[in-house]
Amino acid sequence: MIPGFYDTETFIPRNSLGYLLRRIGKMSTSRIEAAFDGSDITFTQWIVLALVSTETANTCTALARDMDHNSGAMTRVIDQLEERNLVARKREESDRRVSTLTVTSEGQKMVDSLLASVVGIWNEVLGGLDHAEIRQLIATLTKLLDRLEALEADTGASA
Amino acid sequence: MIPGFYDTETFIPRNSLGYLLRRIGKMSTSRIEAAFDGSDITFTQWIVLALVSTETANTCTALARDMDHNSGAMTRVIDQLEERNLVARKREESDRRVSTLTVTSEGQKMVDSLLASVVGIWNEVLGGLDHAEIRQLIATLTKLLDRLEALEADTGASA
DNA sequence: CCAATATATCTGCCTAAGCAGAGATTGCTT
DNA sequence: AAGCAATCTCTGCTTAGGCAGATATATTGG
Repeated sequence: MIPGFYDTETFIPRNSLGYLLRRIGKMSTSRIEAAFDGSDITFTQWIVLALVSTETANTCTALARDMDHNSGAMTRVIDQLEERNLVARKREESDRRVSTLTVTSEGQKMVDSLLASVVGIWNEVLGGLDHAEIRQLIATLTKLLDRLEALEADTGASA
Repeated sequence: MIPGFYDTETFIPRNSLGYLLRRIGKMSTSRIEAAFDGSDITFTQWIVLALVSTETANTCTALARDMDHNSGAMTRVIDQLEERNLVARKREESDRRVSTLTVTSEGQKMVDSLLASVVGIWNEVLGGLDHAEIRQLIATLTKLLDRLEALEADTGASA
């Protein structure tokens, strides 16, 4: 057993990685949500729209996976976007279980119009770090995410 | 205007810091929640317990602030912990608006018994990174959090 | 001292998201 | 071909958390 980074004697919740991730995530999200206040859609809806428009994900299941969002809840997010004519569903011929999503031109406008806010907020938040540091941060977090996805795939194996 | 890290032309949601933070946070949280499955309390309740027991925060307001949690919701978390005799409220003499919290011995046992799970999961997740890298990550995230707290204090000033 | 303001906690209300299970379709094995 | 398991989407239910306002207490300014 390789010694881990933390041990039960010295672990301090307040300084832990989990604490930092939680707070940074919540604080930055709530900043963005505040910026979305005037708009007609929520931040969550915008993310879905953005992922579909960049062809990162184009089905309910793929979106739920990519966003770690419950698939039932995702159905409803898509419902709302469809009602407002921002995305379109199309039942797939080759596999009729699947509904493929595309953004409408109106949806694309929505993505574009709010992108500047999102980018602006992140730049503001990241203002205290130099670019090399940010790149390093992103690289490390990417590694961490890969690791988590690998552990997920194993469904509970140990290191 | 200093150029920011991101710009609207090159910003790719899927590779962005927000996306990474969101997914890592959700995935690691859900791992921990799974480990809490057999226990009598939720991860959120445990965090509260842990913060009180380490004297990081000992009032509803302080906990809500430190966890970026709504204060109304926090009242209810404390209610639940009090019902189960894991924390005790005591109305403060010097300022009768305040209820000071302490963990009971039973509460302390609960903190301790689950600490190993939390530490174990983080060590497993962090298994792919070396210790220097983790320290670097924590340092950068700490800077980021400080920045966010400073922006919060300004209530919407720009960089 | 009094009025106005601020702070701490708590409550009711509402929405978003997780869970579990349904129905439809597909693919896999024999 | 047939049955069985897996996959995709959707629905009903439940709960956690955000919001706004209520109450009680404290502080500040005139």
